[in-house]
Amino acid sequence: MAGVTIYQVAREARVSPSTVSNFLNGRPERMLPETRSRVAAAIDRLGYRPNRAARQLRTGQNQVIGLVVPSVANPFWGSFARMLERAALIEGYRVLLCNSERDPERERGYLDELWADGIRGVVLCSSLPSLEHVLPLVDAGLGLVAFDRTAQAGDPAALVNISVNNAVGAHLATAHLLQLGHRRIAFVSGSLRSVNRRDRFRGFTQAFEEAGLDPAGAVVWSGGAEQEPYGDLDAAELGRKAARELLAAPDRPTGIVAINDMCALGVSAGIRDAGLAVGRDVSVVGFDDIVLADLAAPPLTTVRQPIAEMAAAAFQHLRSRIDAPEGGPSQSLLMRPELVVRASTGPAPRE
Amino acid sequence: MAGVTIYQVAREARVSPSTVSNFLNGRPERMLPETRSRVAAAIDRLGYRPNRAARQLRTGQNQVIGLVVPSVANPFWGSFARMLERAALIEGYRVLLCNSERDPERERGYLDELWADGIRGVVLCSSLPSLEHVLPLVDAGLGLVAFDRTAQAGDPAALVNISVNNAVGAHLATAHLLQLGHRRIAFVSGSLRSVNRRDRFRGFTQAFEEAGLDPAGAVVWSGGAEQEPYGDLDAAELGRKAARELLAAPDRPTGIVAINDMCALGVSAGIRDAGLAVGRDVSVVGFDDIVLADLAAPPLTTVRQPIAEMAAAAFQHLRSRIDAPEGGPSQSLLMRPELVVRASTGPAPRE
DNA sequence: ATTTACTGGTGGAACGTTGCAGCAAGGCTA
DNA sequence: TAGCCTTGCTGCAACGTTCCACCAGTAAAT
Repeated sequence: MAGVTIYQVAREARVSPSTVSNFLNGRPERMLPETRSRVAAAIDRLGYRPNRAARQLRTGQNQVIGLVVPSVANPFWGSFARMLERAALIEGYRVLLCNSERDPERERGYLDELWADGIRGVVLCSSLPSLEHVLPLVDAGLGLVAFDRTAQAGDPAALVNISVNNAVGAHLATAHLLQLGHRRIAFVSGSLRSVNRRDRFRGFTQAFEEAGLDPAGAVVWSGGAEQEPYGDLDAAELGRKAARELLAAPDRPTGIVAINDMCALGVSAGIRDAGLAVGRDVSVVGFDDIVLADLAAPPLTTVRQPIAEMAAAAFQHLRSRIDAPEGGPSQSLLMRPELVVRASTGPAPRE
Repeated sequence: MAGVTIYQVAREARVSPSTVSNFLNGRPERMLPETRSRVAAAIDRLGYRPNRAARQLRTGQNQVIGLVVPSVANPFWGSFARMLERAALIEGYRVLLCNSERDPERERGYLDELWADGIRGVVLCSSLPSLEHVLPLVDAGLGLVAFDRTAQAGDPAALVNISVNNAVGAHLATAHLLQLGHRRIAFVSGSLRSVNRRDRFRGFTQAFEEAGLDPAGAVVWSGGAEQEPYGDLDAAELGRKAARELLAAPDRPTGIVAINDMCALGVSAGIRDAGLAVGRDVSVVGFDDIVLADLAAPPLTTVRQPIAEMAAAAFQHLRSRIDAPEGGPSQSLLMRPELVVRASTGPAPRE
C-alpha cells in the first residue's frame, strides 16, 4: 500500500491538512508564497497522491466517464474509443469501457453499474430506437450522450444526440451507384431495428425516388430471420452471407449498399467467393471509412464519418453536462458525412 | 443524486446499518431468515445500491482493472480489449481503457493514474524491453500482467508475462515461405526495440539458418529512421511504404514477413500499388490473425494468436494477484501460435 | 478607540461504508 | 446457581478527503 495521506503531508509542511487541501484544490493563492512552496516540497518529498476514492466520497465527483459500444473489436468503434479516450485524457478524465453486444439488457446493466460507480457521464453508442430502459438514470442526473442516434420524439431534454446524418450518407452512397448506371441495387444490413439503420435505409429509398425510380424494386437484405441481437464482429460474416445469397438469385444486383464498412468488406469477400470482381461486376459502398477501407482490394468506396470531431464533441458535451448538471436543454449534433469514392464502385456492367 | 444510504435501508428494515452491511457482504447466514428477508425487502423497496467510493475508501478494494494497449484502434487490440472486458465482466470487474501509443512516458503516466485511482491490477500491453519505468508500482503492490512480452532477466517475481511464442510464430511464417521456394524474403517491422518484435525477428533468422541459408542475405526493413514512437494506426501505412521501397529495389523480395496483420495489409496494398499481385508475384505473411485477415483479397496467410485464451488467462492471473497480493512468484505463460495458410502466399515465382 | 475588512490560516464535521468489539438473551454444562 | 458458550444483533471508530465556519493578527476606516 502506498497510503501517504494529506495528514502526513501537513505534518511535514508544518501546516494543517486544510491548507494542503487548499493548495491542491485551486486555491493556492490563498496562502503565502512561502507556505505554498513548503507544501509543494512536502508533497514532492513524500510522493503524495490524493486518494481518489476519498475525494469522490466527499465531493461526489470523479474524473471517469463511461463508454458503451456494441463491440470495440469493430475497428470503427475501436477508433472511436481511442479518440474519445484521447479527448478525455486531455482534460484529465479516464474512460471505462463496456461492450454491449447490442444487447439492451447488457446496456442497462452497464449503465446501472456505472451509476453505482459514481460515474455521472456516459457515451452510449446504442442506436436502439427507444432509450427508455435508460431514462430513469438520466432523470436521476446521469449525463448521457447518445452516439450514432438522432433525436427521437419523446427524448428527454437532457439527452444529447450526436450522429452523422445517416440519411444523407446513405443517400450519397446510393445516388453514387445510381449515377454510375446501376439499377439493381441491394441494401445489406442486419436488422433495421436501430435508429441509425432506419435513417440509412430512408436515405437509400429517397435516392431512388429522386431518381424517379421505384424503391420497391430495390432489394433489401436484412439478415433473413430476425435472430437478434448480433455482435458487430459478425457484421462481416453477415455481409458475406448476404452477398452469397444475393448473387445466387436470378436477377442479381450490380450494386450493393452495405450498412457499414465491416459489412461491406464481408460483402466484397462474398462477391469474390462467387467468382465475381468487386468494382467491375458488382459495386460496393460501405459506411464509416474505417482505416481498412483504403487498404482493401479494391479500396472501398464509402461514406466517411468525421469520427474525431464527433468523439471530441461527445466528450465536451458530457463534460459540460457533468459540470452543470442542471444546464438547459442541450443541442443535438448532426454531422455532415462525406462520400469517399474509391475503386470498389464502377460503372454498371452492360447486360 | 440517487444517494439512498445504508442507514435508510437500516431504518426501513428496523435493523442496524451493520446488519445491512453483513447482509450485503457475504454473511447473510449470520441472521435470522426473517431479518434477512426484511433487509432484502428494504433494499429492494428503496432501490439501494452501495456507494462504491465509500466501500473502496473503507476496504481499499475495488472491482476495476486497467488495460493499457498501444491503440485500441488496431483491430487486434480492439479484439483483445473486448475479450478481456468480457472475462472481467463475468467476475464483476470493470475495465479502464488506456491507449499508450507505445509511448513509455504515457505508459508510466497511465499506471500512476490507475494506481491513484486505487486500481490494483493492470494488463499492460507494452512489450517495451524494460519495464523499469513501472517497477516501483509493482513493488508497491500493483498486480501487473505484461501482455505480448516474454519474461526478461531482471523481471520481478511478481510480474506475470503472457505472450504467444513469437519466435516460433515468426519461424512458422518464415519456414512457410522458404518451403514455397522463396529465397529473397524481407522482414517488415517498425523499430525492433520491443521484446516481441525482437523475438519475431529471431524466429525469422532461425528459420533461415535451419534451411541452411544465411540470414544476413535477408532484407530487413524497419522503418528507415528510428523515429519512434509510432502509433499502431500507422502500422498499415508503414507496411505500405515498406512495400513501395522494397519493390523498387533491384533484387526485390518475393516474400514478405510482416510484423503484424495491419502491417501485412499495408504491405499488400503497397504490392498492388506497384502493379504486382499478392500471393503470386509477392507472398505476404502476417501475424495475429485479426478478423480482417480472412476478408482481405487475397485472404491473408498469418500466424494466429489464441487471443481469447490469452485474455482470459490475463484476467485470471490478475485476479488471483489482487486477491492474494503476496502470493508466490507467478508463472508466465507462453502460448503456442498457429500458422493459418490462406491465399496471400504461394509458390515463389520462377525468375 | 472602536468598528470593519481582509489575510492567512486552522478545526472539525461530514461523505457512506465496514468490521471489530461488545452485548443481551437464551441454552448448556457442572 | 454460577459460569460459559452461542446466536443474533448493534455501536462506533476509522478510511482520506473537502469545505464551511471560525479565528488571530494586522490594517484601514469611522
